[in-house]
This record gives sequence, C-alpha cells and structure tokens, in this order.
Amino acid sequence: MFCQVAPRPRNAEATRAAILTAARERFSRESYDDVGMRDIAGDVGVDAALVSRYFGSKEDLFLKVLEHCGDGPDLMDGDRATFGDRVAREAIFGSEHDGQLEHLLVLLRSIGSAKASELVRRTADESFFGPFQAWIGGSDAPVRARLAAAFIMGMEVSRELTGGQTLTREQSENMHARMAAILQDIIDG
Amino acid sequence: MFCQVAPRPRNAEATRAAILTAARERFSRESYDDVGMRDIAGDVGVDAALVSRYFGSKEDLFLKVLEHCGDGPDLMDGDRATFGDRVAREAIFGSEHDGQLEHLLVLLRSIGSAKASELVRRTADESFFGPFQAWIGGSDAPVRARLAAAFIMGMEVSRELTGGQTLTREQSENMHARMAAILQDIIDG
DNA sequence: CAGGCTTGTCGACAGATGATGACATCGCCA
DNA sequence: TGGCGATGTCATCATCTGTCGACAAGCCTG
Repeated sequence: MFCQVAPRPRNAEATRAAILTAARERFSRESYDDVGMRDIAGDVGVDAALVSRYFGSKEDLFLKVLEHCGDGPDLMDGDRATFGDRVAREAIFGSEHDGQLEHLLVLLRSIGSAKASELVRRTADESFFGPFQAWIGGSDAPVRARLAAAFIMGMEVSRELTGGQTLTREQSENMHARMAAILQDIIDG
Repeated sequence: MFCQVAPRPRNAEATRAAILTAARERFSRESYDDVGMRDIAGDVGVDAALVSRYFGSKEDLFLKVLEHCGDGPDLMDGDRATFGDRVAREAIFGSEHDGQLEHLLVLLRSIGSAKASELVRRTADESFFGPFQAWIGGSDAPVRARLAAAFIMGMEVSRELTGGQTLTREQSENMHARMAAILQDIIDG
C-alpha cells in the first residue's frame, strides 16, 4: 500500500502563515503551557525545529499570534443592536470554528501561565480593549468595555467548568436571553 | 551568625494541614501547571517528596484542595441584600487574603490545564454550583448561579489581563456600582 | 538506655519541553 | 546538467517536572 501523504510544497511564506494560523487556533483552545511547539508543528505537518527557526522562541510566536488576532472575525463585526444576542449565542452555544470570540479566548487561556499573562498584559490594551472601547463609545466606555469582556470570558470559563451538558435546552435558552439582555445593556450604557 | 530557622516540630497531622493550606493558596493564585510540588513544599518548609507521600500525586492533592475549598470564607456568607456590592468590591478591588472568592479562583485557574479542568469538571457541580444555586433559590436558580459565577470569574480574568492600574479610581468606583447592580439583579431574579 | 515506628530528607530517574546546530533535500538559474 | 541557496528534518542538549526508594533524624515506649 505505502499510502503516503503528499508532501507540502516548499514555500516559506505559505508555511510561515500556516504555522501562524495553527498557533492561533491552538492558543485559543488550550493554554499557553499546554500548547507545545511539537503540537503546532504537527498541525501544519512540519518539524518543530522549523517553528523555532521561523519565529524565534515560543514567546515570540505567541506575541505574533496576539498581533494577528484582529485579522479574523471580530466581536465588533455586525449590527450593534444585536450585539448581545449574537455574542451571547456564541458564548453559550459555541461555534465550531472561526468564532468571533477567538481573540478573547486567546487572552483568556493565557491567564494560566505566568509567562503568557505577562506578555498579554503588555498587548491586551492596544490589541483588544482599545478598539473595543472605541467601538462602544460614549461616556465610561473603558468601564463598559471591561464589563462586557469580563462577562463574555466568564461565560466561556463557566461553560468549560460545567462541561456544558448540565443544563437543559430550555435552561440554555433562558440563560441566553438573560445574558443577551445584560450585555446589550452594558453596551448601550 | 549561623542564624537558623527553627525546625518545624514533628507532627504529621499539622504538617499535612499546613501543606493543604499552602496548596489551596497556591492553586488560587497560580494555575495548576505553574504550581510545582517544590513550591508548595517550600511554602511549608518541607521537602517535595513529603508532599507526594502524604497526598499521593499532584492530582490527588488538587482534588483534596477542591474538597476543602468550602472550609474558608464563602460567597454565600453575609447578607443577601448586599451580595452584589460585597462581591463586586472584592472582584474589582481585591483583597489581600482570605477572600470569599478563593474557591472560585481555584476553579478559574484550572481552566488552563487540560488535566486540572478534567478534575474540576467532576467536582465543580457538587462542590460549588450545587450549593450556590441552592442558596440563590427560586426558579431558574441553575441559570442564575452560572451567570453570576461567570460574571465574577470574568472580572477576575479581566483584572489580571489589564494589570489593574489602567482605570482611574473614579472609573473603578463606576465599574463597581455597575457590577454590583448587575450581580444583585441576577441574584434577585 | 535501646529498640522501633514515625517523620522527614536526599539523590536519582524517567518523561516532556524548548531550543540549537549539523545534515538532507528541493527548486531555481546559469 | 550542475551547483547553490532556500527550505525542511534529525539527533541532541539542557532544563524542568512529578515521583520513588533508600537513608537519616526524632520521639515514644519498654
């Protein structure tokens, strides 16, 4: 048989981008410490040493991920009037891929590691809270941005802690409605 | 000089309790992965091997901490009418020690590690969410308990992400008032 | 005082991790 | 086609971690 995987074409730029994407997905799903260079390399199909060579160190790679987090879909995409409904839906029911919350999730996962949270502290303001509170606008925007972000991240934590299957469908709908209302209130002021 | 620390008296029970306390404090401040057996042992002043011998494995020790988390001060201690104010104060301004949030913080830190979150999933319901939603009472208690817990944990995450010194005193007071109102609303239904 | 059980320490091991430099392989260009 | 730089792999290192068994020190009982 000797069924063999087709080798990836030799293209540094594409490989670099693939590594960055794989890293972003990993870092949004597992903590900084739990993500290994070998894991990321395995996702792409290259050797771990290549990741080190392209991005220097694991810290540097993580920083690059933080910088490129704004590229994907975002919390602020979409109608402002449906913000609460939309975000609460994703926070409670989740979405398999390409979530608007990916950026926040990377931040969230990082609080586990002392190293990663130090890196995040230096970039969270400019890469997330800054744009977010500018989008919210109005008086007390910094306060409301933090409240909203906290609520969203907390729901992600809660969802993982409880495994997600301890609530009935009806209760989940109920929670969605309540969370949507609270979030929308925070955004609207 | 030879200034030497007085040796701990040989008392297995006391040593065991001291290890458990040190572990609880560590696990409420750092993630499961970042806390080492040598760290905990160092806090108490014993050798790391002793911790292993008394508690079996790191996992077992963590489980014991989860079980004994309800011993300290608790969210549910105190007047129900001031719940929002009280909890929001601790979540935003923090408290050096003996916080009512210690239990929740242990849960929160665990989401970093794949191993720890697996352990927590098996105990979070009975050790925290169960009592909490019973205390809240009324219809939709499970839903409201999760919402409140999520909001509180999210604020802790947010506080660490932003380092805590990016808001003015006035903004912090503002945030406290808003958070207290939201929490109280969730509790009251 | 002597024995023995308890309490604690020391050294070491196996596994995993990030990082590094030497080596192999592909693809382009003269 | 032959060579050369770019691209990727392999073996290896140093380090850190949890855990274990052997040994030392202390305390109580006879």
